[in-house]
Amino acid sequence: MPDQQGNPLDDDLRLAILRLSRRMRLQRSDADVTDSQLSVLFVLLKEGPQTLGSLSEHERVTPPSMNRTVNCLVDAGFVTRSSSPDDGRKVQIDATLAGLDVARETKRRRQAWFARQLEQLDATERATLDAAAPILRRLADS
Amino acid sequence: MPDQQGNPLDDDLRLAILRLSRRMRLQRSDADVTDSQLSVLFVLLKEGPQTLGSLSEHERVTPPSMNRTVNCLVDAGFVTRSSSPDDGRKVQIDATLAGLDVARETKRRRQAWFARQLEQLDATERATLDAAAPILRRLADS
DNA sequence: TATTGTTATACTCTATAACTATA
DNA sequence: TATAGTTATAGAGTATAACAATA
Repeated sequence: MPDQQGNPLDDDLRLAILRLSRRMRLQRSDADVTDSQLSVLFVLLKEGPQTLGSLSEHERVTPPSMNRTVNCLVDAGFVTRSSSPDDGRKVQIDATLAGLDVARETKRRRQAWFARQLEQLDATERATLDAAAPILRRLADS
Repeated sequence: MPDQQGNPLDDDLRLAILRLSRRMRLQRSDADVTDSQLSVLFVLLKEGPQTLGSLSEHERVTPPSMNRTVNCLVDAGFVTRSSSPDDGRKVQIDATLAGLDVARETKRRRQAWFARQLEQLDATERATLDAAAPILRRLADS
């Protein structure tokens, strides 16, 4: 019995997404930084300073987990931890310049890697992906 | 200075791939199994029995890392380890029926999740993604 | 009393270095 | 001697439970 059928193109698309993503995530700054740490740096780059709680919600991990990750980032000099002025229970996590650099350099490398992949395509194929991009983006955000 | 420009659709596509992949990987069997373990089970499902060395190369982790992951899978009853008949240094890792079930159930759930996502689209949008699928698949495999 | 964060503890994944067994 | 795998050890991410500090 075949595992499943449906539209075989769905499976091509699904597997392509998984594989491209896996390869893209290998592209990153030379700094000694893990996936979880990078993910936090991207949040700080995009959305500015965060509390520990907001980071743990954003990344969908428990507060103790995020606390550990933040500790590693502090030790590496990529973020600072300071107590919130308005609410003494909260802490504010800020990216340092070095931390922002790691995030930006990683973004740059991923963009460059993806651009090189796209260079394999002819104009028609590029046009097809240009048409697909907003649709996939909407699915990803929904 | 803007971070980068190039084709903004490239970035939409790139980010869509990262996000869709992240959400897809959350879909999995209810069995208590990690990402690394799942990845091994998928290799065994698709390509049959493997040695420890071939698994570690395939997943691009060191042999000691793979050894640990395999130990966990053995403890969970999802794979068996036996010595290779032709070369006493090698071990053969086979998926058990339970292990194959975990892989198949995970695949099923990911297909189902992705199919639900695609149901949001109209016929024209579906056609665009159908045209994009083989192109992305080729990029992923290149 | 409720909220925010931290500490204690435990398990998995990752690595490098050193070791065993077989070819 | 070279190869395949394992063990020892250590750092990082994940979790739950228990604790401290503040609102």
